Amino acid sequence: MARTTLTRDEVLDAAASLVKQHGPAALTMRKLAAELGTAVTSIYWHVGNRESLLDALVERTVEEVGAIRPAGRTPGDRILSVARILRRELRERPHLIAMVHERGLTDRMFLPAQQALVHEVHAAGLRGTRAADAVRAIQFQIIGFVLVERNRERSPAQSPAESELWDPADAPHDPSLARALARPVDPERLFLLTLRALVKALLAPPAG
Amino acid sequence: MARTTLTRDEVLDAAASLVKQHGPAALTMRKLAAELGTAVTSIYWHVGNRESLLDALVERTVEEVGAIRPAGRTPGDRILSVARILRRELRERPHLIAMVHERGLTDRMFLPAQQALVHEVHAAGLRGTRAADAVRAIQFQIIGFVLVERNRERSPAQSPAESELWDPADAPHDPSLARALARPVDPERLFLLTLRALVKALLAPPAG
DNA sequence: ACCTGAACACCGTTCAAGT
DNA sequence: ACCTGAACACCGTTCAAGT
Repeated sequence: MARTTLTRDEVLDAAASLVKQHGPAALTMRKLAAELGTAVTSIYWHVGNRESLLDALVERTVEEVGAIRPAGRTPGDRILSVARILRRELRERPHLIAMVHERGLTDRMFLPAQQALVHEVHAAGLRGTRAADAVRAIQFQIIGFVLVERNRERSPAQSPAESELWDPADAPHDPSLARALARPVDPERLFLLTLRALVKALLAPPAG
Repeated sequence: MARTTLTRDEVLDAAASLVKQHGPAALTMRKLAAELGTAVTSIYWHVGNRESLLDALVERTVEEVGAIRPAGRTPGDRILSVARILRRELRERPHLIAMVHERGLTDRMFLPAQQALVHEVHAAGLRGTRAADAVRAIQFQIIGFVLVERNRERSPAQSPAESELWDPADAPHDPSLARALARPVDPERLFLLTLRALVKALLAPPAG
């Protein structure tokens, strides 16, 4: 299995694999060269330098996350389906998403989703500024939630854990609340619950 | 102004200053030593190594962000005031907050705020699981929003900018929506708008 | 108890030299 | 057009040696 010529795509694939497994910090030019069986300096010929290598990985990710197909009968349902799809896509590429985020390309990555949201919010009857606000509120909510969630997963044992922080004795006459807060968060449930509440309030007719 | 003895606090102060100005990547042991006018290795005697130095900075931040005094007449208003205070605290220390976040200590940093939210949600009449869900939904919302917002600020010129992405011709029969999406986000406004919508829906009596 | 310089193993990157 | 090793300037960290 002797190597013939190194290609840019081979470099990108190997780099993506390293990043997906161990994060961007684990991607050193020397390790990558070892992985590819070439001299470190060969990589430079194909990708310029480490920074543009990472940029290329980010570019790939932006394109991959792009495609969105909403499902559901009502605009509300379709908005929720967009949210679920995005959450899944983001969760599959935590390190790469963080890198997209660091480079400020999150908006561009979310453009197709934003267009889908515009469509649904419009279908729900919202117009003009109110529609724009709703789209952005939902967009911020989805991205923000996934960022928080990802952090919680990545973090080692929280010290002290929420369960230790919430002693039933602390709660104001509400032991069931204390117990609920001592239980670990169910992110899927909280995600949908929050989004349903938000969508409901945003799509509701304006209150006096 | 000859230095007498180096103290741990001096090291931490100088390190915090470097991090606040230029981010954690700019904090190298050699630069820090130069800043303090000592040998690199002296720092190791006081703080162990770079990682525990960063840990100490994070610990400081967790304590500083702790204190919370809600204001307002209704539970809803007080929840909003907690949100605003937190947002301000977080925005003042972007780099340090990111480091707290990376170390998975966000929950602990937010414990006082969480307790305040529990109090207000309880005052609003919510009990048990529903109260716990509301607290967590609001907490995730605040943290998530600030994370997204911080990213947008930090990011260089978005390419392409949202304003270029939204050509009025694209919008489905709603030029005012397209115009609204082409305008830059007003984060303060969007933050309050989203939070009001969420709080309203969460505190409302359960719908059938 | 506190500080020091020398030394080590790692980085990313450049460059002249090869084919 | 593609690959290479040597060399440079940076890292964090250890350690024996100083006071």
